[in-house]
Amino acid sequence: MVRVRFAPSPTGFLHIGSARTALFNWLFARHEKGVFILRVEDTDKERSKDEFLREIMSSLKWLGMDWDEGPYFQTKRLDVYRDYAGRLLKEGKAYEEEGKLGGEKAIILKMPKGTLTMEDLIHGPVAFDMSLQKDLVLIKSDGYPAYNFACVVDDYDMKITYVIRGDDHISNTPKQLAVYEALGIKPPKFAHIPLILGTDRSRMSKRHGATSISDYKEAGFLSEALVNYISLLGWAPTDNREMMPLAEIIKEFTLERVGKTGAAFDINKLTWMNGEYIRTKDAKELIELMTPVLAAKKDLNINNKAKLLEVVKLFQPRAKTLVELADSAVFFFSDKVEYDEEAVKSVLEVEGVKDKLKALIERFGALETFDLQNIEDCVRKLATDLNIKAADLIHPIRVAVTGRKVGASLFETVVLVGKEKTLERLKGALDKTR
RNA sequence: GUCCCCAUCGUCUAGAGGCCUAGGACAAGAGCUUUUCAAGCUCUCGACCGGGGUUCGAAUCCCCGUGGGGACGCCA
Repeated sequence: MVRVRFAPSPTGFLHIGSARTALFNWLFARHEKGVFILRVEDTDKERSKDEFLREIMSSLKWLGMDWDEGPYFQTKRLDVYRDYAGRLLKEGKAYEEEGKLGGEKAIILKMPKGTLTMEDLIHGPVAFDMSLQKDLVLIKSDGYPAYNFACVVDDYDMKITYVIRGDDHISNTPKQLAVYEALGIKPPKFAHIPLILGTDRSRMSKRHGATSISDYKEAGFLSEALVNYISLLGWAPTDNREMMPLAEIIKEFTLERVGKTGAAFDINKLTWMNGEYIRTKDAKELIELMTPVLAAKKDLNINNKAKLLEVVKLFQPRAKTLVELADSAVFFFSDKVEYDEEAVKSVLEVEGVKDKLKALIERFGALETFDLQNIEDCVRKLATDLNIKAADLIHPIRVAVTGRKVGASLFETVVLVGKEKTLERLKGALDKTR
Protein backbone atom coordinates (compact mmCIF):
# COMPACT_ATOMS: atom_id res chain seq x y z
CA MET A 1 0.00 0.00 0.00
CA VAL A 2 1.36 3.37 -1.02
CA ARG A 3 1.47 5.86 1.84
CA VAL A 4 2.68 9.41 1.30
CA ARG A 5 2.56 12.54 3.38
CA PHE A 6 2.59 16.28 3.11
CA ALA A 7 4.34 17.78 6.11
CA PRO A 8 4.12 21.55 6.27
CA SER A 9 5.28 23.59 9.21
CA PRO A 10 2.74 26.20 10.24
CA THR A 11 5.16 29.10 10.10
CA GLY A 12 3.63 30.85 7.12
CA PHE A 13 0.91 30.71 4.50
CA LEU A 14 0.80 27.80 2.07
CA HIS A 15 3.50 28.66 -0.44
CA ILE A 16 2.98 27.86 -4.09
CA GLY A 17 6.05 25.62 -4.02
CA SER A 18 4.80 23.69 -1.02
CA ALA A 19 1.41 23.41 -2.65
CA ARG A 20 3.07 21.85 -5.68
CA THR A 21 4.88 19.36 -3.43
CA ALA A 22 1.59 18.56 -1.72
CA LEU A 23 -0.06 18.16 -5.10
CA PHE A 24 2.50 15.70 -6.41
CA ASN A 25 2.13 13.63 -3.26
CA TRP A 26 -1.62 13.78 -3.50
CA LEU A 27 -1.70 12.95 -7.22
CA PHE A 28 0.62 10.03 -6.64
CA ALA A 29 -1.53 8.74 -3.78
CA ARG A 30 -4.71 9.06 -5.79
CA HIS A 31 -3.15 7.48 -8.87
CA GLU A 32 -1.87 4.55 -6.83
CA LYS A 33 -5.06 4.34 -4.75
CA GLY A 34 -2.87 4.89 -1.72
CA VAL A 35 -3.10 7.01 1.40
CA PHE A 36 -2.33 10.73 1.65
CA ILE A 37 -1.41 11.90 5.13
CA LEU A 38 -1.22 15.40 6.55
CA ARG A 39 1.40 15.93 9.20
CA VAL A 40 2.05 19.21 10.93
CA GLU A 41 5.68 19.87 11.74
CA ASP A 42 5.15 22.36 14.52
CA THR A 43 8.32 21.91 16.51
CA ASP A 44 9.45 25.49 16.05
CA LYS A 45 7.95 26.97 19.20
CA GLU A 46 8.60 30.55 18.20
CA ARG A 47 7.29 30.63 14.66
CA SER A 48 4.43 28.13 14.63
CA LYS A 49 1.02 29.80 14.65
CA ASP A 50 -2.52 28.44 14.63
CA GLU A 51 -3.61 30.98 12.08
CA PHE A 52 -1.05 29.61 9.63
CA LEU A 53 -2.23 26.07 10.17
CA ARG A 54 -5.81 27.09 9.49
CA GLU A 55 -4.77 28.89 6.33
CA ILE A 56 -2.73 25.92 5.11
CA MET A 57 -5.57 23.49 5.64
CA SER A 58 -8.16 25.70 4.01
CA SER A 59 -5.87 26.30 1.04
CA LEU A 60 -5.33 22.57 0.61
CA LYS A 61 -9.06 22.04 0.69
CA TRP A 62 -9.66 24.86 -1.72
CA LEU A 63 -7.26 23.23 -4.15
CA GLY A 64 -9.15 19.99 -3.75
CA MET A 65 -6.51 18.05 -1.86
CA ASP A 66 -8.22 15.99 0.79
CA TRP A 67 -6.21 13.92 3.25
CA ASP A 68 -6.97 10.43 4.43
CA GLU A 69 -5.14 10.61 7.75
CA GLY A 70 -4.19 13.37 10.09
CA PRO A 71 -3.47 16.06 10.75
CA TYR A 72 -0.88 14.55 13.04
CA PHE A 73 1.01 16.99 15.20
CA GLN A 74 4.64 16.52 16.12
CA THR A 75 4.23 18.47 19.35
CA LYS A 76 1.77 15.79 20.46
CA ARG A 77 4.32 13.06 19.91
CA LEU A 78 7.17 14.39 22.02
CA ASP A 79 7.44 11.24 24.12
CA VAL A 80 7.80 9.13 20.98
CA TYR A 81 10.85 11.08 19.83
CA ARG A 82 12.34 10.93 23.33
CA ASP A 83 11.93 7.17 23.42
CA TYR A 84 13.75 6.70 20.15
CA ALA A 85 16.46 9.16 21.15
CA GLY A 86 16.83 7.45 24.51
CA ARG A 87 17.37 4.17 22.76
CA LEU A 88 20.20 5.61 20.67
CA LEU A 89 21.68 7.11 23.81
CA LYS A 90 21.59 3.75 25.58
CA GLU A 91 23.18 2.05 22.60
CA GLY A 92 25.99 4.58 22.60
CA LYS A 93 25.06 5.88 19.14
CA ALA A 94 24.20 9.30 20.52
CA TYR A 95 25.47 11.53 23.29
CA GLU A 96 24.26 14.44 25.38
CA GLU A 97 25.51 17.99 25.31
CA GLU A 98 24.88 21.10 27.41
CA GLY A 99 21.83 22.99 26.23
CA LYS A 100 21.82 26.19 24.24
CA LEU A 101 18.08 26.72 24.36
CA GLY A 102 16.99 25.76 27.83
CA GLY A 103 17.75 23.73 30.88
CA GLU A 104 17.73 20.30 29.31
CA LYS A 105 20.60 18.62 27.57
CA ALA A 106 20.45 18.17 23.80
CA ILE A 107 20.77 14.67 22.37
CA ILE A 108 23.14 14.38 19.46
CA LEU A 109 23.75 11.57 16.98
CA LYS A 110 27.27 10.46 16.13
CA MET A 111 27.60 10.37 12.37
CA PRO A 112 28.70 7.12 10.81
CA LYS A 113 31.78 7.12 8.59
CA GLY A 114 31.92 5.94 5.02
CA THR A 115 29.45 6.47 2.21
CA LEU A 116 25.67 6.31 2.23
CA THR A 117 23.69 6.05 -0.96
CA MET A 118 20.14 6.97 -1.78
CA GLU A 119 18.37 5.55 -4.80
CA ASP A 120 16.32 8.55 -5.83
CA LEU A 121 13.30 7.86 -8.03
CA ILE A 122 13.85 11.04 -10.00
CA HIS A 123 17.61 11.49 -9.92
CA GLY A 124 18.93 7.97 -9.70
CA PRO A 125 21.65 7.04 -7.24
CA VAL A 126 23.12 9.84 -5.14
CA ALA A 127 26.10 9.10 -2.89
CA PHE A 128 27.09 11.06 0.19
CA ASP A 129 30.47 11.12 1.87
CA MET A 130 29.51 10.92 5.52
CA SER A 131 32.85 12.20 6.76
CA LEU A 132 31.67 15.62 5.59
CA GLN A 133 28.65 15.51 7.91
CA LYS A 134 28.64 17.01 11.36
CA ASP A 135 27.03 15.19 14.26
CA LEU A 136 23.28 15.68 14.18
CA VAL A 137 21.03 17.18 16.84
CA LEU A 138 18.19 14.77 17.58
CA ILE A 139 16.49 16.47 20.51
CA LYS A 140 16.96 20.19 20.99
CA SER A 141 17.58 21.49 24.47
CA ASP A 142 14.06 22.87 24.59
CA GLY A 143 12.96 19.25 24.60
CA TYR A 144 11.58 19.36 21.06
CA PRO A 145 12.89 17.08 18.33
CA ALA A 146 14.98 18.54 15.53
CA TYR A 147 13.53 18.36 12.03
CA ASN A 148 15.69 15.58 10.58
CA PHE A 149 14.99 13.33 13.55
CA ALA A 150 11.26 13.94 13.92
CA CYS A 151 10.87 13.47 10.21
CA VAL A 152 12.50 10.04 10.22
CA VAL A 153 10.69 8.84 13.33
CA ASP A 154 7.34 9.97 11.93
CA ASP A 155 7.87 8.60 8.47
CA TYR A 156 8.70 5.28 10.07
CA ASP A 157 5.85 5.29 12.58
CA MET A 158 3.37 6.40 9.97
CA LYS A 159 4.61 3.72 7.60
CA ILE A 160 5.36 6.19 4.83
CA THR A 161 6.45 4.28 1.72
CA TYR A 162 7.38 7.20 -0.54
CA VAL A 163 8.86 10.51 0.50
CA ILE A 164 8.14 13.02 -2.25
CA ARG A 165 9.62 16.41 -1.46
CA GLY A 166 11.52 19.33 -2.94
CA ASP A 167 15.00 19.09 -4.37
CA ASP A 168 16.25 21.33 -1.59
CA HIS A 169 15.89 18.35 0.75
CA ILE A 170 18.47 16.24 -1.05
CA SER A 171 21.10 17.59 1.30
CA ASN A 172 19.00 16.55 4.30
CA THR A 173 18.82 13.01 3.06
CA PRO A 174 22.26 11.83 4.26
CA LYS A 175 21.43 13.09 7.75
CA GLN A 176 18.17 11.21 7.73
CA LEU A 177 19.81 8.16 6.26
CA ALA A 178 22.19 8.19 9.22
CA VAL A 179 19.21 8.22 11.59
CA TYR A 180 17.59 5.32 9.76
CA GLU A 181 20.82 3.40 10.02
CA ALA A 182 21.30 4.13 13.73
CA LEU A 183 17.73 3.09 14.43
CA GLY A 184 18.23 -0.04 12.35
CA ILE A 185 15.18 0.62 10.20
CA LYS A 186 14.62 0.67 6.47
CA PRO A 187 14.21 4.05 4.76
CA PRO A 188 11.28 4.72 2.42
CA LYS A 189 11.73 5.43 -1.27
CA PHE A 190 12.72 8.99 -2.06
CA ALA A 191 11.61 11.19 -4.94
CA HIS A 192 13.11 14.68 -4.95
CA ILE A 193 11.14 16.89 -7.26
CA PRO A 194 12.50 20.05 -8.85
CA LEU A 195 11.83 23.42 -7.25
CA ILE A 196 9.56 26.11 -8.57
CA LEU A 197 11.63 29.10 -9.59
CA GLY A 198 10.94 32.79 -9.95
CA THR A 199 11.49 34.60 -13.23
CA ASP A 200 15.17 35.09 -12.38
CA ARG A 201 15.50 31.34 -11.91
CA SER A 202 16.19 31.51 -8.22
CA ARG A 203 13.91 29.80 -5.76
CA MET A 204 10.50 31.42 -5.81
CA SER A 205 10.11 33.82 -2.94
CA LYS A 206 8.26 36.92 -1.86
CA ARG A 207 10.36 39.23 -3.94
CA HIS A 208 8.99 37.51 -7.04
CA GLY A 209 5.51 38.69 -6.11
CA ALA A 210 2.56 36.65 -4.91
CA THR A 211 3.70 33.36 -3.42
CA SER A 212 0.88 32.07 -1.28
CA ILE A 213 -2.10 30.15 -2.53
CA SER A 214 -4.36 32.67 -0.79
CA ASP A 215 -2.81 35.43 -2.88
CA TYR A 216 -3.87 33.67 -6.05
CA LYS A 217 -7.32 32.94 -4.73
CA GLU A 218 -7.78 36.60 -3.92
CA ALA A 219 -6.45 37.63 -7.31
CA GLY A 220 -9.36 35.78 -8.88
CA PHE A 221 -7.79 32.53 -10.00
CA LEU A 222 -9.83 29.35 -10.06
CA SER A 223 -8.50 26.43 -8.08
CA GLU A 224 -8.86 24.13 -11.10
CA ALA A 225 -6.68 26.42 -13.19
CA LEU A 226 -4.07 26.73 -10.48
CA VAL A 227 -3.93 22.98 -9.92
CA ASN A 228 -3.77 22.27 -13.64
CA TYR A 229 -1.03 24.84 -14.19
CA ILE A 230 1.04 23.78 -11.18
CA SER A 231 0.81 20.13 -12.13
CA LEU A 232 2.56 21.02 -15.37
CA LEU A 233 5.56 22.50 -13.58
CA GLY A 234 7.99 19.60 -13.68
CA TRP A 235 5.55 17.07 -15.05
CA ALA A 236 3.88 16.40 -18.38
CA PRO A 237 1.52 13.66 -19.54
CA THR A 238 2.60 11.29 -22.31
CA ASP A 239 0.74 13.20 -25.00
CA ASN A 240 1.91 16.58 -23.67
CA ARG A 241 -1.64 17.85 -23.21
CA GLU A 242 -2.06 21.00 -21.13
CA MET A 243 -5.71 21.69 -20.41
CA MET A 244 -6.59 18.64 -18.34
CA PRO A 245 -9.40 17.92 -15.92
CA LEU A 246 -8.18 16.73 -12.53
CA ALA A 247 -9.40 13.18 -13.09
CA GLU A 248 -7.21 12.98 -16.18
CA ILE A 249 -4.19 14.33 -14.35
CA ILE A 250 -4.63 11.70 -11.64
CA LYS A 251 -4.95 9.00 -14.26
CA GLU A 252 -1.79 10.08 -16.07
CA PHE A 253 0.38 11.05 -13.13
CA THR A 254 3.47 8.94 -12.54
CA LEU A 255 6.80 9.77 -10.94
CA GLU A 256 8.59 8.45 -14.03
CA ARG A 257 7.32 11.45 -15.92
CA VAL A 258 8.49 14.00 -13.38
CA GLY A 259 11.45 15.98 -14.69
CA LYS A 260 14.68 17.04 -13.03
CA THR A 261 14.90 20.69 -13.96
CA GLY A 262 13.62 23.60 -11.94
CA ALA A 263 10.57 25.24 -13.49
CA ALA A 264 10.01 28.99 -13.59
CA PHE A 265 6.55 30.09 -12.55
CA ASP A 266 4.95 31.97 -15.44
CA ILE A 267 2.02 34.10 -14.36
CA ASN A 268 1.20 34.76 -18.02
CA LYS A 269 0.49 31.18 -18.75
CA LEU A 270 -1.45 30.71 -15.53
CA THR A 271 -3.57 33.71 -16.48
CA TRP A 272 -4.24 32.33 -19.93
CA MET A 273 -5.23 28.98 -18.47
CA ASN A 274 -7.47 30.68 -15.93
CA GLY A 275 -9.30 32.40 -18.78
CA GLU A 276 -9.76 29.04 -20.47
CA TYR A 277 -11.30 27.64 -17.29
CA ILE A 278 -13.57 30.64 -16.85
CA ARG A 279 -14.89 30.05 -20.34
CA THR A 280 -15.79 26.45 -19.54
CA LYS A 281 -17.62 27.33 -16.31
CA ASP A 282 -21.31 27.64 -15.81
CA ALA A 283 -22.26 31.31 -15.37
CA LYS A 284 -24.20 30.55 -12.21
CA GLU A 285 -21.17 28.91 -10.68
CA LEU A 286 -19.03 31.90 -11.60
CA ILE A 287 -21.43 34.15 -9.75
CA GLU A 288 -21.09 32.01 -6.67
CA LEU A 289 -17.31 32.07 -6.94
CA MET A 290 -17.34 35.84 -7.39
CA THR A 291 -19.50 36.53 -4.38
CA PRO A 292 -16.65 37.54 -2.06
CA VAL A 293 -15.16 39.78 -4.73
CA LEU A 294 -18.49 41.43 -5.42
CA ALA A 295 -19.20 41.87 -1.73
CA ALA A 296 -15.96 43.79 -1.32
CA LYS A 297 -17.03 46.41 -3.87
CA LYS A 298 -18.62 49.57 -2.59
CA ASP A 299 -21.41 51.48 -4.35
CA LEU A 300 -22.60 48.29 -5.89
CA ASN A 301 -26.26 47.52 -5.70
CA ILE A 302 -26.90 44.12 -7.15
CA ASN A 303 -30.61 43.78 -6.71
CA ASN A 304 -31.32 41.91 -9.91
CA LYS A 305 -29.92 38.40 -9.97
CA ALA A 306 -31.19 37.68 -13.46
CA LYS A 307 -29.43 40.75 -14.76
CA LEU A 308 -26.20 39.73 -13.05
CA LEU A 309 -26.42 36.39 -14.79
CA GLU A 310 -26.73 38.12 -18.15
CA VAL A 311 -23.80 40.37 -17.35
CA VAL A 312 -21.63 37.43 -16.41
CA LYS A 313 -22.57 35.60 -19.58
CA LEU A 314 -21.67 38.67 -21.59
CA PHE A 315 -18.23 39.07 -20.06
CA GLN A 316 -17.33 35.46 -19.40
CA PRO A 317 -15.74 34.98 -22.83
CA ARG A 318 -13.30 37.81 -22.29
CA ALA A 319 -12.44 37.71 -18.58
CA LYS A 320 -9.21 36.13 -17.43
CA THR A 321 -9.79 36.29 -13.70
CA LEU A 322 -12.80 36.46 -11.41
CA VAL A 323 -11.65 39.88 -10.31
CA GLU A 324 -11.71 41.09 -13.90
CA LEU A 325 -15.14 39.57 -14.36
CA ALA A 326 -16.44 41.29 -11.24
CA ASP A 327 -14.96 44.59 -12.40
CA SER A 328 -16.82 44.38 -15.65
CA ALA A 329 -20.09 44.22 -13.75
CA VAL A 330 -19.52 47.49 -11.96
CA PHE A 331 -21.08 49.96 -14.40
CA PHE A 332 -24.26 47.91 -14.67
CA PHE A 333 -24.98 48.09 -10.99
CA SER A 334 -23.46 51.36 -9.91
CA ASP A 335 -25.24 54.70 -10.09
CA LYS A 336 -22.16 56.58 -11.04
CA VAL A 337 -19.95 55.87 -14.03
CA GLU A 338 -16.23 56.14 -13.60
CA TYR A 339 -14.85 57.66 -16.73
CA ASP A 340 -11.48 56.60 -17.98
CA GLU A 341 -9.59 59.81 -18.70
CA GLU A 342 -7.86 58.59 -21.79
CA ALA A 343 -11.12 57.20 -23.19
CA VAL A 344 -12.90 60.53 -22.68
CA LYS A 345 -10.09 62.42 -24.31
CA SER A 346 -9.73 60.25 -27.39
CA VAL A 347 -13.37 59.35 -27.99
CA LEU A 348 -15.69 61.94 -26.47
CA GLU A 349 -13.67 65.14 -26.75
CA VAL A 350 -13.83 64.98 -30.49
CA GLU A 351 -15.46 67.54 -32.77
CA GLY A 352 -19.00 66.51 -33.68
CA VAL A 353 -19.57 63.95 -30.97
CA LYS A 354 -21.98 66.23 -29.10
CA ASP A 355 -24.39 66.38 -32.03
CA LYS A 356 -24.18 62.65 -32.55
CA LEU A 357 -25.04 61.93 -28.95
CA LYS A 358 -27.89 64.43 -29.03
CA ALA A 359 -29.38 62.74 -32.06
CA LEU A 360 -28.93 59.40 -30.34
CA ILE A 361 -30.66 60.55 -27.20
CA GLU A 362 -33.61 61.67 -29.27
CA ARG A 363 -33.90 58.44 -31.21
CA PHE A 364 -33.28 56.14 -28.24
CA GLY A 365 -35.88 58.08 -26.32
CA ALA A 366 -38.40 57.43 -29.08
CA LEU A 367 -37.89 53.68 -29.03
CA GLU A 368 -40.95 51.81 -27.82
CA THR A 369 -39.14 48.59 -26.97
CA PHE A 370 -35.54 48.91 -25.92
CA ASP A 371 -34.29 45.55 -27.13
CA LEU A 372 -31.27 44.28 -29.00
CA GLN A 373 -32.80 44.43 -32.48
CA ASN A 374 -34.27 47.89 -32.09
CA ILE A 375 -31.15 49.36 -30.60
CA GLU A 376 -28.91 48.01 -33.30
CA ASP A 377 -31.31 49.06 -36.06
CA CYS A 378 -31.61 52.49 -34.52
CA VAL A 379 -27.85 53.06 -34.31
CA ARG A 380 -27.21 51.77 -37.81
CA LYS A 381 -30.05 53.84 -39.26
CA LEU A 382 -28.69 56.97 -37.64
CA ALA A 383 -25.25 56.22 -39.04
CA THR A 384 -26.73 55.91 -42.51
CA ASP A 385 -28.71 59.12 -42.09
CA LEU A 386 -25.62 61.00 -40.96
CA ASN A 387 -23.54 59.32 -43.62
CA ILE A 388 -20.99 58.01 -41.13
CA LYS A 389 -19.77 54.59 -40.08
CA ALA A 390 -21.66 52.80 -37.32
CA ALA A 391 -18.38 52.58 -35.44
CA ASP A 392 -18.33 56.37 -35.15
CA LEU A 393 -21.47 56.13 -33.04
CA ILE A 394 -20.69 52.89 -31.27
CA HIS A 395 -17.43 54.05 -29.71
CA PRO A 396 -18.77 57.28 -28.21
CA ILE A 397 -21.81 55.43 -26.88
CA ARG A 398 -19.60 52.87 -25.21
CA VAL A 399 -17.49 55.46 -23.45
CA ALA A 400 -20.52 57.54 -22.47
CA VAL A 401 -22.41 54.58 -21.05
CA THR A 402 -19.65 52.45 -19.57
CA GLY A 403 -16.86 54.97 -19.06
CA ARG A 404 -14.49 52.64 -20.83
CA LYS A 405 -13.11 52.18 -24.29
CA VAL A 406 -13.17 48.42 -24.21
CA GLY A 407 -15.90 46.01 -23.32
CA ALA A 408 -18.36 43.51 -24.66
CA SER A 409 -20.62 43.90 -27.64
CA LEU A 410 -22.11 47.39 -27.37
CA PHE A 411 -25.70 46.59 -28.27
CA GLU A 412 -25.96 43.83 -25.72
CA THR A 413 -24.32 46.05 -23.16
CA VAL A 414 -26.83 48.83 -23.74
CA VAL A 415 -29.78 46.46 -23.48
CA LEU A 416 -28.56 45.33 -20.08
CA VAL A 417 -27.87 48.85 -18.85
CA GLY A 418 -31.47 49.63 -19.73
CA LYS A 419 -33.19 52.52 -21.46
CA GLU A 420 -33.48 54.83 -18.51
CA LYS A 421 -29.87 54.53 -17.39
CA THR A 422 -28.55 54.66 -20.93
CA LEU A 423 -30.33 57.92 -21.66
CA GLU A 424 -29.27 59.34 -18.33
CA ARG A 425 -25.64 58.54 -19.04
CA LEU A 426 -25.72 59.79 -22.62
CA LYS A 427 -27.08 63.08 -21.35
CA GLY A 428 -24.61 63.14 -18.50
CA ALA A 429 -21.75 62.68 -20.91
CA LEU A 430 -22.77 65.61 -23.13
CA ASP A 431 -20.68 68.09 -21.19
CA LYS A 432 -17.63 65.99 -21.88
CA THR A 433 -18.13 66.24 -25.62
CA ARG A 434 -17.45 68.80 -28.30
C1' G B 1 34.43 28.13 0.17
C1' U B 2 32.67 22.82 0.61
C1' C B 3 29.12 19.23 -0.92
C1' C B 4 24.99 18.06 -4.01
C1' C B 5 21.62 18.73 -8.14
C1' C B 6 20.52 20.49 -13.00
C1' A B 7 21.22 22.06 -18.42
C1' U B 8 15.98 21.69 -25.55
C1' C B 9 12.77 28.29 -28.13
C1' G B 10 12.05 34.37 -23.46
C1' U B 11 8.81 30.67 -20.29
C1' C B 12 6.45 25.49 -19.48
C1' U B 13 7.66 21.27 -22.07
C1' A B 14 7.69 16.69 -25.99
C1' G B 15 11.94 13.91 -27.14
C1' A B 16 14.38 7.15 -23.76
C1' G B 17 20.44 6.46 -30.66
C1' G B 18 17.96 6.82 -36.63
C1' C B 19 10.52 8.84 -37.03
C1' C B 20 14.23 15.73 -35.58
C1' U B 21 15.25 20.19 -41.92
C1' A B 22 13.65 19.19 -33.10
C1' G B 23 6.97 18.94 -32.10
C1' G B 24 3.21 21.47 -28.86
C1' A B 25 1.57 25.42 -25.34
C1' C B 26 2.15 30.52 -23.16
C1' A B 27 4.27 35.12 -24.49
C1' A B 28 5.67 38.28 -28.86
C1' G B 29 4.71 39.93 -34.05
C1' A B 30 1.42 39.90 -38.63
C1' G B 31 -3.24 38.97 -40.79
C1' C B 32 -8.53 37.43 -41.03
C1' U B 33 -13.15 38.86 -38.55
C1' U B 34 -15.04 43.48 -36.92
C1' U B 35 -18.27 47.33 -32.85
C1' U B 36 -13.37 48.26 -29.18
C1' C B 37 -11.12 44.52 -26.20
C1' A B 38 -11.02 39.37 -25.45
C1' A B 39 -11.89 34.82 -27.81
C1' G B 40 -11.42 32.08 -32.45
C1' C B 41 -8.77 30.94 -37.06
C1' U B 42 -4.18 31.46 -40.25
C1' C B 43 0.84 32.63 -40.48
C1' U B 44 5.77 34.42 -38.54
C1' C B 45 9.71 34.83 -34.99
C1' G B 46 12.25 31.44 -31.81
C1' A B 47 16.08 26.34 -28.65
C1' C B 48 19.28 21.08 -28.33
C1' C B 49 25.44 25.61 -23.28
C1' G B 50 30.74 24.44 -25.24
C1' G B 51 34.48 20.80 -26.28
C1' G B 52 36.00 15.95 -26.64
C1' G B 53 34.74 10.86 -27.12
C1' U B 54 31.42 6.11 -28.16
C1' U B 55 28.68 4.83 -32.71
C1' C B 56 27.47 3.75 -39.55
C1' G B 57 24.43 7.46 -36.91
C1' A B 58 23.71 11.59 -30.84
C1' A B 59 19.23 16.58 -28.38
C1' U B 60 19.35 11.56 -26.62
C1' C B 61 25.11 7.48 -23.93
C1' C B 62 30.26 8.72 -21.44
C1' C B 63 34.05 12.39 -19.89
C1' C B 64 35.77 17.35 -19.15
C1' G B 65 34.65 22.37 -19.06
C1' U B 66 31.14 26.37 -18.47
C1' G B 67 26.70 28.25 -16.62
C1' G B 68 22.62 28.10 -13.22
C1' G B 69 20.36 26.39 -8.79
C1' G B 70 20.20 24.20 -3.91
C1' A B 71 22.18 22.82 0.90
C1' C B 72 25.69 23.74 4.54
C1' G B 73 21.05 26.04 12.13
C1' C B 74 19.68 23.11 18.99
C1' C B 75 14.57 26.56 11.32
C1' A B 76 11.64 23.27 8.99
